[in-house]
Amino acid sequence: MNLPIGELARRTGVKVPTIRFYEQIGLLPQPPRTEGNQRRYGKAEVNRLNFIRHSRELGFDVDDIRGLLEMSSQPQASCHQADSIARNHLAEIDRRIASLRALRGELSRMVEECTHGRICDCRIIEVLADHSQCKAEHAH
Amino acid sequence: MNLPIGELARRTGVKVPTIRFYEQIGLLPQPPRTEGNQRRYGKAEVNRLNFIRHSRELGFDVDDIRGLLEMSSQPQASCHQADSIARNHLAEIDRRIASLRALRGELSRMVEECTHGRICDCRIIEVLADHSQCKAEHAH
DNA sequence: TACATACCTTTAGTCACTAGAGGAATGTCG
DNA sequence: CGACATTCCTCTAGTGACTAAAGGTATGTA
Repeated sequence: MNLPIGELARRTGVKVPTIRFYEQIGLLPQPPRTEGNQRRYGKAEVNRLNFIRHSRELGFDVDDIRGLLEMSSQPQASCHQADSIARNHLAEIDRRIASLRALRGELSRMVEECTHGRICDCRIIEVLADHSQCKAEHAH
Repeated sequence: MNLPIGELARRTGVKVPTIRFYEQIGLLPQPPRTEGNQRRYGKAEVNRLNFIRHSRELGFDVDDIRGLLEMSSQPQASCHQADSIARNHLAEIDRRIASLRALRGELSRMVEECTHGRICDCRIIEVLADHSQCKAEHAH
């Protein structure tokens, strides 16, 4: 359990330069180094990095993650902060899912029409342009 | 129908600087200008920009959109290019939906546990760290 | 001990915007 | 007609979250 950065990368699915980047912006602590100045990591870093990766996949941004990580170091102190971060993301995720599902339907219909359509006059552009009004309000 | 850029922005939900940016990278054509050098747009630009915005929301990148826009100018020539672009995105969208749905479940469970949990020992961090292994393979 | 491989730092590039400075045009009200 | 708020103009630089490349050093195996 004295992993070089490449091993940490392999075990977490996070690329080597990204790990160094995370250290640079303070998401990962500076690990101990070998004589020759190479980083060595332990089990804690594997967990922490897995947490970071998964959070990024969930759509949390770096500041959110920083917050969550801080909280985890003060176990029960500020649970409802974590809750509110998660809650916000839940709403956002619901919005994204709804949007993607609607658009998936559109897209698959377009593909259908396009492949089996006569004269290949698929309306992909028109469809995308038409349906765009009905969501004009929610920026993101 | 001789809209200044702000009106175009209002009608499409795309911000003014973003419109200028789209012109700069060639997604929007250079519109005619007034005596005093201000851009004036017509109905065609409203459509085109709506199409662009909606495509971006779908997750198409600028190159894809450029491709789609080119195709739309040569009506039936290369429909199966549009088809393949759309098809690729269909797969990607399915992946994203699946991922979001899984994570939504996790997140909402966490929120539940956290709000109603005793002693407020919510496991948000642990949950995020634990579940991260089972998706280590699919990057992005 | 030679050598491939993995590591190091630093700088610059990517994508799709977004913000700000400093100034000119437009349109409305008196 | 003139003052004035608002919108517009260009240009440069900054953002977030990486990713790539250059040029050089450690590590570990044959």
